[in-house]
Amino acid sequence: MTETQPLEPEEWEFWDVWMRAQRLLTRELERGLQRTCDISKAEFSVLVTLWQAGRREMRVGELSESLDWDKSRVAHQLTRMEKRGFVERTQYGADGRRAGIGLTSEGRRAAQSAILVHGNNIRRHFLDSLTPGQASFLRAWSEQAVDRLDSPTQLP
Amino acid sequence: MTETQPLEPEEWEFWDVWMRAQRLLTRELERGLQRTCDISKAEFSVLVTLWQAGRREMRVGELSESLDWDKSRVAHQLTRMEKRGFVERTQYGADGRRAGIGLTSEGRRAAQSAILVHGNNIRRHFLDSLTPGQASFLRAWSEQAVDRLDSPTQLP
DNA sequence: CCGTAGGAGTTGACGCATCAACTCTAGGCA
DNA sequence: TGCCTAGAGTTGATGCGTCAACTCCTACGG
Repeated sequence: MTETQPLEPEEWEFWDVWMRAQRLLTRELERGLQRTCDISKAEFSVLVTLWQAGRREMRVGELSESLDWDKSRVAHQLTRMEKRGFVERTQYGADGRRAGIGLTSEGRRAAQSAILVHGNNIRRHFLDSLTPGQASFLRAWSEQAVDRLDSPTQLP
Repeated sequence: MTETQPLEPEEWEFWDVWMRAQRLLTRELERGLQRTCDISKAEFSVLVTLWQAGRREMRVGELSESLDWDKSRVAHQLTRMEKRGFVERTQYGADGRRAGIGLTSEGRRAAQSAILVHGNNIRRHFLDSLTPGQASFLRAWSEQAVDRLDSPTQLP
């Protein structure tokens, strides 16, 4: 189907520096979040998603969809965050037994401050380092990549 | 020091799609490697690094430096890979007690085939999706990002 | 010769991520 | 009514990744 010759050294090098850049960037941001807010990247994602839902409770399936995480990953993460007091699982519906997920007040505080801090870090380490041209370029590439990679999993 | 206003929704969206693209790409590549070679990304990194060293043994510190991994991460990974039969720890020097790391023949086979397979996947999912202009653009950004993020950790 | 500082490597604990197996409930249908 | 299947959610096992604490050797200084 496709050519099956090994990658050129230059291609490897490209791939390597690309991966390295991503790792350094995410590592830097995650450390910042951890140090200043004592929040992990995974916790941050959950907090933000619930925060955006306002006071409405979400269900595991919704969270899973919106984060594009495995359901079991969500469940594990919620267990840890419930222990930390950031979220609570309540009952869903009148007499049903499904769990609804909501932020505690502690969770709301954490979300609010983390969004500020993390936003600033993103600006400092990423957005501010880009010219407007670079930014729109990267954004276009990202959208193209997501389109290309995300749809094949939609098969029935 | 820096402006402390929250990110614009558009900036969040940019950040989000950018992260999503990376996650989808690395997830796709890691799954391909796992399915076709039964090798994880971490194992792959170690195999390649040792492969590039030829038959010369490396020490943990060298591996750690070259992969830009924490020493303890290297040690844990080597323990797992030793169990799988990919690498072996031998004695280093005449009467010294430091461990030297080498590939087993099994490890060499795995490395060789994984480099081919993974290289092709990188080509399919990443390199082939870029115009030459995009490629040199991304590469330039990566190098710039690595320069910016890597040096601050070099402080004495 | 002793002891002490520092570097190399390992280990343990814990959170993140994924896969497979399990439970529970609801809804459909004989 | 009673079974039975499908979907939602949970749990366990295992590997990855990080931090801190530990061991063991080596080198240096008295």
